[in-house]
Amino acid sequence: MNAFNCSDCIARKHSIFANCPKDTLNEINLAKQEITVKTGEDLFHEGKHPRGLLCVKEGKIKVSQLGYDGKEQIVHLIKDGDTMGHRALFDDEIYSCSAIALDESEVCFIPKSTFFEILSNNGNLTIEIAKVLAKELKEAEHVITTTSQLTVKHRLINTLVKLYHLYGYEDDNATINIKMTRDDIANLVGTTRETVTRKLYELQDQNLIKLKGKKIVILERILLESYLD
Amino acid sequence: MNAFNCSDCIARKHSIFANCPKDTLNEINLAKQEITVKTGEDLFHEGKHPRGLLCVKEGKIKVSQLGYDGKEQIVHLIKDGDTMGHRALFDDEIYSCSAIALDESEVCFIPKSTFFEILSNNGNLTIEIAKVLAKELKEAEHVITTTSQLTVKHRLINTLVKLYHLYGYEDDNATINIKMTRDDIANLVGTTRETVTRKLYELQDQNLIKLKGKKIVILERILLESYLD
DNA sequence: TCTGCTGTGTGACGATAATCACATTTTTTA
DNA sequence: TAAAAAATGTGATTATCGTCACACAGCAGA
Repeated sequence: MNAFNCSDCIARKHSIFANCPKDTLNEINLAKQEITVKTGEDLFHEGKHPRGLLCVKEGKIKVSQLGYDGKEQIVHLIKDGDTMGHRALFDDEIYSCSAIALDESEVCFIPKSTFFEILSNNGNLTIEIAKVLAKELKEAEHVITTTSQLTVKHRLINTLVKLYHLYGYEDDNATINIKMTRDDIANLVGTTRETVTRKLYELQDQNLIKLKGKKIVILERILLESYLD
Repeated sequence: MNAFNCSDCIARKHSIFANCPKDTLNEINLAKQEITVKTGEDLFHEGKHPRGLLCVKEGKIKVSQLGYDGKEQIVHLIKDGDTMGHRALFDDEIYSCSAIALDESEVCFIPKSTFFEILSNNGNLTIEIAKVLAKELKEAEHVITTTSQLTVKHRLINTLVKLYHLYGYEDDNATINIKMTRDDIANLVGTTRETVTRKLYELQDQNLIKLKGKKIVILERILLESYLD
């Protein structure tokens, strides 16, 4: 028996299961398996076969793939209520990405068989998933345009603002509430560790951010102004 | 009454409507509207409201969005049997991209209302669309990684090989069967017109391609070898 | 055939960002 | 707490590409 019931799950309320009928929810609840991972541990790995859907109760997770020379590219960031693995379940035999926790995270695993059985009785859920995929695709296309057309500095600014809105901030209302290494940021922005270091200091010099140890404080200007160059 | 019947459509056989039940197909057939566009004309435009789904009977179409300084970024290429607008229908009120014909194209328009009515009676179709979205998302993520990590020259090679496989070739089995300007290629690869010109000549010098007027001939080496630098 | 428009080629130049190499700091582990 | 490992900072150098400026080709329409 599971310790935690889906119907009590706060994250569910802004997930694809938000408007799930009660009996479907019960079915999921019986089949699901709770998983807890620490920072740095992975939830699935590029090249492996997906065995089910993952629904994030609480956590911060990066989804990345290996490019050339083994360089990591982060293609997606996950927060509470998000699902993972839906792409691979529809598209492919194997994962094209790996999911690695950026922070201690709690995730529920729903077996493939249960997932597809639920879908077949629940057209609305398929539509919800299509909506999520559509949104993710739109986002990805925007990243393509951004990566092609903007300088590293602008992409870095965009990324910091995105992180700020995605993972929130601490009590001061300004410090980005996530610990990522310079390498992580580089692999998200699409640049190198050294360049991230340098550009962050540049942004600090321009009073757009403040570096406090490992933390990055977002200053108001960066959210408002056209800080172009 | 329509001139052309969906049940006779060759493109349909490798579209999301491939396994559509007969009555659904009839319903689509009655509601659909055939559209023909010449090269350079658009099928929908960024910022407008989608009014339905487009299914391509025959043609070559670029889907692009405007980035910064109005620079175009091509995010998707369309061929026979592909659908367009499904992303916008699920995700959004408005198109985030424009679709412009690269060649004379024939397209069928299925009104939004018909589309969603069909979906509600046809769970399988929703799954087909989810599969398409999943595939497109995977592709987009790959482009992100590629754009971040490879040089223009390598991206250009990838792009040429992709075009070769996507739009086929002429009788010689090698000439890419599409007319794109250097600007189009640049906006697909994510670089400038001038750089495309220069890099194409570089590839020709390395016997990877052959430039014949406006046409590009793919030489075997480019498909086989590791042409890295 | 002239005119203009669009597309292409080319050179010169500069800027952005990658690479390499190593010092230093911070964190983890034994 | 000491030692090892991971993460970060910094300088010097180079390469790739973008930008600008202009010449020229090809094609459509008047």
